[in-house]
Amino acid sequence: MPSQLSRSLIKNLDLFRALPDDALDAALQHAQVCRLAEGEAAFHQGEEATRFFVLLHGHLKVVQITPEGEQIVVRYVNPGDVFGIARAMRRSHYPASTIAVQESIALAWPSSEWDQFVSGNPHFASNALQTVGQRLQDAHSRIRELSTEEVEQRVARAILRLVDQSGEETPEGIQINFPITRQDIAEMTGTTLHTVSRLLSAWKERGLVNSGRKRIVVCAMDELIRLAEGPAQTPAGQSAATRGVG
Amino acid sequence: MPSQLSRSLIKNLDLFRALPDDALDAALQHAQVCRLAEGEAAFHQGEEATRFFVLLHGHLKVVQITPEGEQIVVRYVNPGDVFGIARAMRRSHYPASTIAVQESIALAWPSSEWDQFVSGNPHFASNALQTVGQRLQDAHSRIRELSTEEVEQRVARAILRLVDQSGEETPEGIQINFPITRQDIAEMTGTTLHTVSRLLSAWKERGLVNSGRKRIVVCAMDELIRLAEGPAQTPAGQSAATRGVG
DNA sequence: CGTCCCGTTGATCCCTATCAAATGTAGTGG
DNA sequence: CCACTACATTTGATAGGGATCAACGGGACG
Repeated sequence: MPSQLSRSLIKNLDLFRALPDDALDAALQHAQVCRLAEGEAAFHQGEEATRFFVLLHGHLKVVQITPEGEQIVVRYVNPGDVFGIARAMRRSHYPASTIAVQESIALAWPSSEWDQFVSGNPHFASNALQTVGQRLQDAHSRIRELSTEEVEQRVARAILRLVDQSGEETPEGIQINFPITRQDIAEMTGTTLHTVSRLLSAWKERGLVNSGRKRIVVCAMDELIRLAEGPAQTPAGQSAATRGVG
Repeated sequence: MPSQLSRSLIKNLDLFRALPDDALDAALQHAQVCRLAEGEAAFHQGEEATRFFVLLHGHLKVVQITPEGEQIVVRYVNPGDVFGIARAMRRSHYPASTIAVQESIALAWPSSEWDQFVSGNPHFASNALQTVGQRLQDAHSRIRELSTEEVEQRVARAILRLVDQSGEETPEGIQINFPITRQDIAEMTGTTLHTVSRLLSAWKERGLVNSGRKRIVVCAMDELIRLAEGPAQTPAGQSAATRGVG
């Protein structure tokens, strides 16, 4: 049975906020603790969706494999996030794999418990709807970016988002809180590790970032934000060359 | 107040299936009929999300505009689909515009009614979760396609999906049921109208499709499906040339 | 019958994937 | 402590898929 520690963590999650204390305790009675080593999967794409999870500690990535064997990163799971809720959307199998990128700890419930949570508290499904709605919006943002933006903007945006979610202050700047490779970023942005490497090298040259093996630090957020917003706009009557002159 | 006709239509929608008859009638009491001319919007991106809708007749497209003014098509709304449910996901404003591509009729409810539907029947939110979950999956499929596939595959897939949802048998083949331009398809697949036009021309040459102004007919589904699945795979020990020989 | 949209087609260019190879870095076992 | 291995990263060279620029053709509708 999960420790008392879990209780205070869970209690503050959006999804569980609606549950009264006794219902919460009852819920925790049925939870299993799930420890994952780096590289280990909580579940695999295509498996029957027997459980759903809350991440307590660590970081996971959600990946889909295409029929051709290429991989894409759907999203990163941060502590406090719910994942594996396929069954709640009436999908019998997980649509993606979820893999620990570092040592992680999660709580797991049998999917069958979901309905009890819902019937126990009417706000529960509604909270889940909000969570999924947010993910849908994020997905649409990504579609928009993939459709209309260039690689440099997309990579800049991806890194900014990771920093927002999991940034950690360091003397050098703000660092992404978990190990992440060029390949990972490529799989998030629809490009190749080569292109990502070239971009990071160029940015390092200009002092925007600092990076090494599985590690990225952003030194100049503002500059990176400018990159993410795209090539300098040329409003009516101005050309890039004449802007700011006069 | 909506006609008796609406009732039998609504009754069979996934979202409303859970409502008992009397609740359904009560719901219909509060519904407004919303008629849209071609090109007219049910609502615009950024507006406050005051209503949600069910499409009874016609076709709508959901579009997002980027800060740079480029447009993308998020999805098409078919008769029976729910749309404009931003508020149910606790978003106060619509994240996209929804525009009739032909004369259409919808039912509309004030967003405030949503909570009553939910409290009136616990399955309601759960049904909505399923709907949104399906959309999330679709969005992830699109992300995967934009990330890993070539333009020809993506366009083929987009057309096949439209045909699946709104195909109509004709002597020539299966026709997409509503007016759609090269530009629209470009905005669905992250390419340009020029490239779409070239592809359709090439396919017409090969007898796969037939198309004209705002009109696309698929003559050879199987061939198009093959295109959508990508360039011929060459599994270990086989070349495309030798496959199937022997 | 003219005008507006939509579609077609050519020519050109450039971003970025791909191919190829070297370098660097953490971890492991002797 | 060092050699060895596995994996991450960097960097160069090249090619090609599509975007972009430009112009024309054609059907619908007032």
